[in-house]
Amino acid sequence: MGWSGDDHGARRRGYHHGNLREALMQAALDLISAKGAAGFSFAEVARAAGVSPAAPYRHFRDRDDLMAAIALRGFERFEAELDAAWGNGRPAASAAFERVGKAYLAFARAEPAYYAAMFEAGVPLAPHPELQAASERAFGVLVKAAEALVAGMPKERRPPILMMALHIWSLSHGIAALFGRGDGARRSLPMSAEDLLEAGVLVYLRGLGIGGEDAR
Amino acid sequence: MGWSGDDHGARRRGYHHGNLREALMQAALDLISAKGAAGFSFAEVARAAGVSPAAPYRHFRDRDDLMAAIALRGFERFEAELDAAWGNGRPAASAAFERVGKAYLAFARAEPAYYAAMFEAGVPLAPHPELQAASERAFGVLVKAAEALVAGMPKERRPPILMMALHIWSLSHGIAALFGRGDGARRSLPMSAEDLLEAGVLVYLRGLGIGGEDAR
DNA sequence: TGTACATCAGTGAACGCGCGTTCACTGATGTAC
DNA sequence: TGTACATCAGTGAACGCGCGTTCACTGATGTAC
Repeated sequence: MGWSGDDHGARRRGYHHGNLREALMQAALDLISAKGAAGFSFAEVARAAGVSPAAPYRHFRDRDDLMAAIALRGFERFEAELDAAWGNGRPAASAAFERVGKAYLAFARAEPAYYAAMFEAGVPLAPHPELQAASERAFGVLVKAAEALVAGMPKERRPPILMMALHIWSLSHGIAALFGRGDGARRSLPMSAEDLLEAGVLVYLRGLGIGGEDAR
Repeated sequence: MGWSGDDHGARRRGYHHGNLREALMQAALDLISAKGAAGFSFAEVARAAGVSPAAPYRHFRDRDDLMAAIALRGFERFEAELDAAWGNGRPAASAAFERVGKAYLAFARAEPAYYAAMFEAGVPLAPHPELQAASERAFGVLVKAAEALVAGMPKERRPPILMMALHIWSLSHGIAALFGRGDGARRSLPMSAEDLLEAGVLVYLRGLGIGGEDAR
């Protein structure tokens, strides 16, 4: 121990760390991955980053502030991944929509620490406007995709977009939370989480009159 | 403070508490309601129940053991409520199915502490066989309901029951986790969580060929 | 280019606190006779 | 019905520990001249 902790981010250059803020976030992410959202203390993060317990106060007000910073970056990356998966709806909206679903679960699985900070750590969005905005932008990708999906339908048969996006999001989050964790999955499934989500979304879209038996 | 804490359950009869196990669980539930799943310590629960910090050790090995006991009872009550809502599928399976969905959200809202212990506290099911079994029984209500719903369909068009139950559960859990909390809802909705779930289930069932435009 | 100085990131020691856990104990309850 | 005794639930004091937070400080960095 002592100097044990990997010094995440920039290599330390003597007295000044160089990039302590980054190193603290990385240390926190590692601890969350290992022990869950409640699994780290401010002091522990400092220790893991190899600095004194007082050092983090130069960068974060307290533990919650650190957690909020992680959630913020999480939402930004989440949005970026969903948006990349969407790929402007090419070549077809339905195929792109499916990619977004897979990207959702992939993020929850590949970045459980970010996901936990975003959705399970109990970070309130209201007091952090930029956090709220980032969450809104990520959700916006789903809305955008839903819009494109129904664009081909006659106006009077189009389902409410917002509701549609909320359904997809809820199903995705439900599957991610219940089954989509790499490590300690709470229940074994007869299929992968990805397949479960894909099947669910297909059924749901068919229920809306999108796709149907033949199309796809 | 001191004698402040309500002595939950049986009124205390002198030196012996009378029903400390129960009182500790109630105190923990209150603390979870107030501060979230991570929001109580073993010592705090003892204080809230008005006993010495060593007393809980007569009833629970540690904090996790207490949490598991709460989750166990939570699953039992959850199953009971879902099963009551199902009401043997009367008068019609579709109406009964809808009641089950509402009961799911009602439980998450009315008993956030149980719900948190069951799904958010990170209690592992595997090491507690009776906990696993209770969770399985609660899920079994959904499976039973799904079975009844598709019973009227010709065999070759019936969807896989297990998958169907998993979809419904995931959607319900997703909505409950994201929007269905009485207090600190993370996002405002254009509709109630109940309506959102009902609409989602209707669309989903129509996608499976159950119900459809005219029926119901 | 060199020097003086302001800035500020990180130190390390210190504090009070609540927690988890243990221990020998005490006093209430139930039961055998 | 009464007494002796075993059982066991809860006591209260104690421990070591890690945490959050503060403080005056130190030493590295950057900048003005």
